[in-house]
Amino acid sequence: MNLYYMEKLRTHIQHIAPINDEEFEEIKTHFTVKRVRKGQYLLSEGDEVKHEFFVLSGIYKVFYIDGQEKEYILQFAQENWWMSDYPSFFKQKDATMYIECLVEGEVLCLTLQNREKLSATFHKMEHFFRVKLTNGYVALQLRIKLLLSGTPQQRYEEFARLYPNLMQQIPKKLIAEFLGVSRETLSRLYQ
Amino acid sequence: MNLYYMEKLRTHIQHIAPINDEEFEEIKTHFTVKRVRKGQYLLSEGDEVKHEFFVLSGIYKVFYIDGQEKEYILQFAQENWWMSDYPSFFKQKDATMYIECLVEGEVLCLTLQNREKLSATFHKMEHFFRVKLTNGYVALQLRIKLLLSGTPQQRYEEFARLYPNLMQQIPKKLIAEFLGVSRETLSRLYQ
DNA sequence: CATTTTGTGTGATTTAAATCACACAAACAA
DNA sequence: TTGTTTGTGTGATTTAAATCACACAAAATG
Repeated sequence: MNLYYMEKLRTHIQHIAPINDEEFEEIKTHFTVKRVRKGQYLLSEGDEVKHEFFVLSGIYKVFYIDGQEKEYILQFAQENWWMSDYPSFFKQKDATMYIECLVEGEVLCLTLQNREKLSATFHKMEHFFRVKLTNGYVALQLRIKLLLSGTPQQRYEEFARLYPNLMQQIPKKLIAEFLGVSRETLSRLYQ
Repeated sequence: MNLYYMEKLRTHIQHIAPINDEEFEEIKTHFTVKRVRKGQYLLSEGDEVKHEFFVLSGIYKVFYIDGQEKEYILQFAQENWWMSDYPSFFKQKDATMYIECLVEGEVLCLTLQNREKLSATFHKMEHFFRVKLTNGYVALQLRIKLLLSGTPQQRYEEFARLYPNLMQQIPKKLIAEFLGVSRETLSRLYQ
């Protein structure tokens, strides 16, 4: 296994919980690496949600399709982000979402069982996951605020502020699917 | 301090992490009780967000006011729920939200410092908070899905399914503010 | 008790955004 | 390189929901 991949994970964890060499040797055995090509699906509706993914590189979208075949993007993910169909992953139900690769890269895969084992074995890892969840929870609440009371304009500006690099790398159409606004309305905002 | 209040907290924690008498004796010292009257504010915009609250009884709304003086409800809370202005609580910034009591009751108050101390001292408490955050994260993602792609009708039905008791206890106007739908539109849904 | 405040239904009107329908450009594939 | 798919702008039209404007009922208040 390429050591470089694991060093990236280690650095990421260290930002929250300091771990020593011995601990990391044990921790890293819980992950597997996967190379992903553009257009490839890491998850499709109906699949068993085996993993949560830690993004080493590339760009991905987590989305679902409603009754009228319309797509809605729940999450983008890029370097050092975590992604999965979380409602299904945590409750171990079949996927209701898709994960598609937009820009090729690599991810680390973690099963729920290994996640729980890491949390139970290492207080530090339980701490790490709690802090990540805390940040995630706050981010989702801010997104809900924007969906409840933000105009398309405000949503777009906030997106541009939070993810300036995604703005340049992904089609506007997908940003519209993330913001809950039609492609056309979004296009008319920045004239 | 009334023991009954603390037993309620203990039962709540036990559902996730088994703790013994000795541990709980230590844990409970981190909380304080507060009685809250109808109409009373536990938090107002601009306040320092000193606490997260564990609801022993009563009903509360967590809301904010946008530029046009319109109210939006981010969260309702009742028995055994936790509530705060989380973005501000976790980042220790001034409140952007209000918490108002709709039905009088009691809450337990926990400071961020005590929350972190509990998590650091007891692996079990760190586990407890992680599990609570996991559930909260999933709930918020499902709400985002509903805001992105749900019609007012679907949002209302989902609310009724999730919180049948709140349906009866709080005015429809407030449910509308939670769902991001006007009072009038909501009223026309269930004819 | 009377009276103010708060909640709720319902019609009429307005409005923002979705949808439909193009044209054209850029990226990708054969 | 040529055709095909994918992305993007922009006008015209439709539509769902917000807003405005009431009436009346229920609850809280003095």
